[in-house]
Amino acid sequence: MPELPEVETTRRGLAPHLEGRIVSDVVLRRPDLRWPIPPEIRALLPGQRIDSVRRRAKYLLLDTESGSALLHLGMSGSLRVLPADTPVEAHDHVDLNLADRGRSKGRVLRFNDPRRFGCLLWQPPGQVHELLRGLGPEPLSDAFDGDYLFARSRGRKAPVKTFLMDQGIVVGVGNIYAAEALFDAGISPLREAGKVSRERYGALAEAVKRILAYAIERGGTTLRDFISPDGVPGYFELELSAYGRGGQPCPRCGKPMKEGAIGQRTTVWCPRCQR
DNA sequence: CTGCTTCCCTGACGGC
DNA sequence: TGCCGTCAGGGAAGCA
Repeated sequence: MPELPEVETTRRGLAPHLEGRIVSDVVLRRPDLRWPIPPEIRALLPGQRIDSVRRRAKYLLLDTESGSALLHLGMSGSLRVLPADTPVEAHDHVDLNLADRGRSKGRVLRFNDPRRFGCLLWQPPGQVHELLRGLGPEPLSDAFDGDYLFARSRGRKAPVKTFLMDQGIVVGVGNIYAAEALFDAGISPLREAGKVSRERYGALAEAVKRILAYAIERGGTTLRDFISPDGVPGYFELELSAYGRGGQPCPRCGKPMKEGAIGQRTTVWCPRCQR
């Protein structure tokens, strides 16, 4: 379940292997992932040079002159650069074969996604894909801060955790990091978004930035399904204070952490430290 | 517009 | 050991 840090780690891992390389061939073993894979992927991508590998929210974009391949890893997706003769395994849905270049011969960018919540779509040059419209700011950008959260939250009755996970408010804060940031900022995930003060939103924005930046620095969280782009399993254990610790003692006060569902998502918080 | 629910999919895990 | 039910989770879509 890649969250933003895992996607950014993937981007950084892939970029040196992909940028400047020509896509020689596209192999689709399924016609669809979450959505049908559009015909442009087969029709326009072969022969194109990948100019840059970008990230927007949890989407990756492979930019070429004829357009951009838009990838989302969903819950269980991974991208790896492998020798072209690597045997295909279960759930290897898409290959982008890369043309030889110097000593770097016969490689393939392989997209594996057991649960198929991911997608591979196409964005024409100069356009912004429908899915990327209406997204909130990047959490690590200057546009995202406490004042911004405060302004956007006025009148919102939804729990602050739901608000924080709304991609139209800020992108890339999934269930794990939302729980961690709220713990860090001492805010109850149940609190009405519109009733959190400006000052506390300042603390929350800082917590989000700190936690995401740290996770990126560490190469993404542990995440069961995450595999780093060079094929090494990315099992970094990030010390999580809240997520997955229901019933266990609060790392700050020792009182048992509470666990419950907020908006159909499991949440853990400390009833004493988070108000 | 906000907010709530449902659904997609498969592997992991617990219970019998 | 094997079968089966349940859960997880990003986020779009549909509905109130």
